[in-house]
Amino acid sequence: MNAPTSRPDRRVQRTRQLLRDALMALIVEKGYDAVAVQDITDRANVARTTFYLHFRDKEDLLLRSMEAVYDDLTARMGQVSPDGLLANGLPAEVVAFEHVAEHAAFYRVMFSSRGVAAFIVRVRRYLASQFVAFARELLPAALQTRLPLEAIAHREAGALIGSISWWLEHDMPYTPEQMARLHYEVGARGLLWATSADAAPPAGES
Amino acid sequence: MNAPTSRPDRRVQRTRQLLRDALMALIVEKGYDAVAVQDITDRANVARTTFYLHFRDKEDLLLRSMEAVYDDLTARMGQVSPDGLLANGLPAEVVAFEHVAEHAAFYRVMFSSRGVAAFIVRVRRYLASQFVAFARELLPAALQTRLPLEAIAHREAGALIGSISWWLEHDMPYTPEQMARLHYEVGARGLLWATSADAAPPAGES
DNA sequence: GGCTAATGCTACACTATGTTGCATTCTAGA
DNA sequence: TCTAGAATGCAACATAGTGTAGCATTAGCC
Repeated sequence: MNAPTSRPDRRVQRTRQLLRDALMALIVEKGYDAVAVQDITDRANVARTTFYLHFRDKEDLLLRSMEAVYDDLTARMGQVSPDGLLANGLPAEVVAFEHVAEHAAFYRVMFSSRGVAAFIVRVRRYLASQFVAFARELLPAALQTRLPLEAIAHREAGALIGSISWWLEHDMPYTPEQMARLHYEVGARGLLWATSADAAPPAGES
Repeated sequence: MNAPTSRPDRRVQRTRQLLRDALMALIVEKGYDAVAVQDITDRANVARTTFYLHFRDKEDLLLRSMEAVYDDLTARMGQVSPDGLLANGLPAEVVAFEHVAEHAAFYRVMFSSRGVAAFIVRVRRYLASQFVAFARELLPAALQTRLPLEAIAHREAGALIGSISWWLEHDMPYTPEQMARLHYEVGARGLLWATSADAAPPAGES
């Protein structure tokens, strides 16, 4: 990625990683709001002033911590072919659940009561945009204009977050593949119907 | 409940209402986190010390403000018959969308980036529990044990939140009935399938 | 109209934030 | 290996927000 970008000082990498880890651990324990910068630096065994050499404030640290996770999801999503299916024929949802499984501790916190609304909303918007992108590839133009695609996209994005939240709150009793299959198959029927001829747009009703 | 509890002093009612309104307005403008108690009391034109005569802290005020909204939803849901349909044959979702419409300003904030994760999670759990209650009334026992009912419930609860969020973020372009119909009909197909004989539980896959 | 409770006002202790200056330590590169 | 420079540690400071207390004033209730 950033090959010739001379690597930052080893101390810098270490400090930032310590702060990231400390924030994540503390959010799990106390919730984001209750975490003070002092708590983070105490846990990371770093001077508080050092914190401000790397991050503007607590939220900045959170967002940068998110970026690493977010980049991973984007990279995985890039492997999904235009028809919304993976090479093995499974739906794109598998990618999402696998991604969550590998960052379970992070998502368990962020989707919980002690999480951050901005994060949840951001994930929903991202998933919805992915959904819309797939739909534009797959559906005929006439259907796209007739259907409230965005509304359905946000519905499905919220559904995925709901599935993931339940999964995490119950310590992931199913594999990512099982969750993806359950989630996808419950939803796919309704979506197939929505794209069929007899589906009337909401505006058509009184 | 507290029927003969002599009404609180008129000043008390006025003060609390002013503080509630001020909090809601400020959350819209600055987001919950950025609102200080001083901001609330300034906006409400109330002494800061008076705030602490009525509420423990900012979160306490938020939760009490939520209770009024929550009670309204519960009361509406109580009118839904055991089969999940209203007297006019429309699904329970209509109740939810009408409720949201009447508290649009509140939900628009709470479901946004400037909202509160605890609120979003609480709503999802509530909707999921309602969903499970309906399903237990409707489905044969054998199916209930075979299906991961809770998982599906949280999926649908998240879906409803997604639909509502999109609706609010786009200034409610459809009526509550139209949204309920769209939302319900996209989802109902998948749910009907999930309760049919050929639906295999996730645990049955490898 | 008077009693009482609610409110306004001032002050205080406490905690957290973000910044500065300087000493110390460690890394990277010649 | 040695050193210049950067990263860190440390102490101090100004600022802002929180929650509480005491007392004067005002408004509601009977």
